[in-house]
Amino acid sequence: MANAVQSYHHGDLRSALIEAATARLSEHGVDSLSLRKLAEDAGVSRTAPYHHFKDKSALLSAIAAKGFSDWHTAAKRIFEQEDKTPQVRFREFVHEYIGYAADNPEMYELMFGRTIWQNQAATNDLKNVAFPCFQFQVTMTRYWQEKGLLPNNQDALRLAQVTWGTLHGIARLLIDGIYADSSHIKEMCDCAADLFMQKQA
Amino acid sequence: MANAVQSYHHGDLRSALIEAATARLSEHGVDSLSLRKLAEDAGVSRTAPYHHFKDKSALLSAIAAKGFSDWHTAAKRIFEQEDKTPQVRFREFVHEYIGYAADNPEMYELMFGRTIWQNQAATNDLKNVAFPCFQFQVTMTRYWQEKGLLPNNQDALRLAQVTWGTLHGIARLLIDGIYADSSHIKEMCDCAADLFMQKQA
DNA sequence: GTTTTATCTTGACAGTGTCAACATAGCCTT
DNA sequence: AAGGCTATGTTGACACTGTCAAGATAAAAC
Repeated sequence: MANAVQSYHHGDLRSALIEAATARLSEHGVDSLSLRKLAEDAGVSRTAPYHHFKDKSALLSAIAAKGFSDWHTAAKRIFEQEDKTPQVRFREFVHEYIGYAADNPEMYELMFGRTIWQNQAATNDLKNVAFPCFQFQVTMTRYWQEKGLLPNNQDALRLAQVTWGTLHGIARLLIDGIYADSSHIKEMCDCAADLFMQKQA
Repeated sequence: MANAVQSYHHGDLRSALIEAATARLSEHGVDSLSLRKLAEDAGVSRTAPYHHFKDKSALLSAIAAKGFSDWHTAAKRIFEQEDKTPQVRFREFVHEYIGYAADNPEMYELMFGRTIWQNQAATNDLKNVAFPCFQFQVTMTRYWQEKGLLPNNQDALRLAQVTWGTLHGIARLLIDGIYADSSHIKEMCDCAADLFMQKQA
């Protein structure tokens, strides 16, 4: 920092790139995110990033990994509120999931988009953060099944895939602009929650 | 065709471009689809396509429109099988929806991806084909509600959004490579169908 | 037959990711 | 302290991309 002028090296380019990328991501979207611009943001030449990331996809994976770890802790916080009933927590989880996606559309797009997942492009670092996040969905589902909230005659993994799929699908319809009308998000969340918990209704 | 050598004009470049694009789409994916390659496929210069499409997005929209109209007729065919019970047809619809996505991943990605929908980029031609397709989902939902298949205490539009969201979400998880394991597609479809129809279970 | 319009052409520009070859800064060993 | 190794930075180059501008020709309209 202090020796920025003197020192040939940047100091912590890797962090600087991720930081710049995160800023650009939420502002201009994942599509208009170029390595060259990020390098310029960090005050460094075009190819410098390649000494810290194998390629563009690796950089994106690193950002997505941060997103997954953030969401994982958020999900745990919601799930572990012992002062609330499972029903309330479930409904809250649904709202928070869609809310997270709606509030951070570009980050969500990056985390769950094909850019970093397709063609086995996903980094091991990314998988190590994302898979526990997916697994947590199964854990929660099993818990809600035990509490009689979700149907007990279904395999937990299968049911987790479907419930997660529902949230994911609604989130994507909103984010991708297919449903431009985002004024009824809350109603949609409640409808989904009601549908899953209809045995209690 | 016959006068291809003599004639300065291509003849039906618009159709040729769409055809070439559709072929390339299913083979190499939407991401590696460039106007220049398509022009080359059609035996024409790089900028010729601009006399038939405003820009790349307009070409993609035209292809997607074809996909929507194809799917719409497929959906109607499934829905209108009068010799089968509503239950059977509903389950079949779920399987066919995911099946269509799994069999034509790149087309599905194009149809429901942000590429053509974001930033109000969608052509009017596209909207005119896609919106009736969405609307049909609501029509079917209302019918299944009347038949007692789906919960009747929910708004049809809202419920259609959620059921469609579920199918869409599962389809995307599969297509985007987040669930590489596609060997349990059928089980997931059955689980989703069971979940929606659980009142009858 | 002349004019207008649709269609296609080449040239150019500003981008992009990424590789190769080279330079230096900082640490590690002797 | 000297030399060498490695991490980190540099410029140059290549092959792409979408898209605009300006010019040419074919086809249709008058």
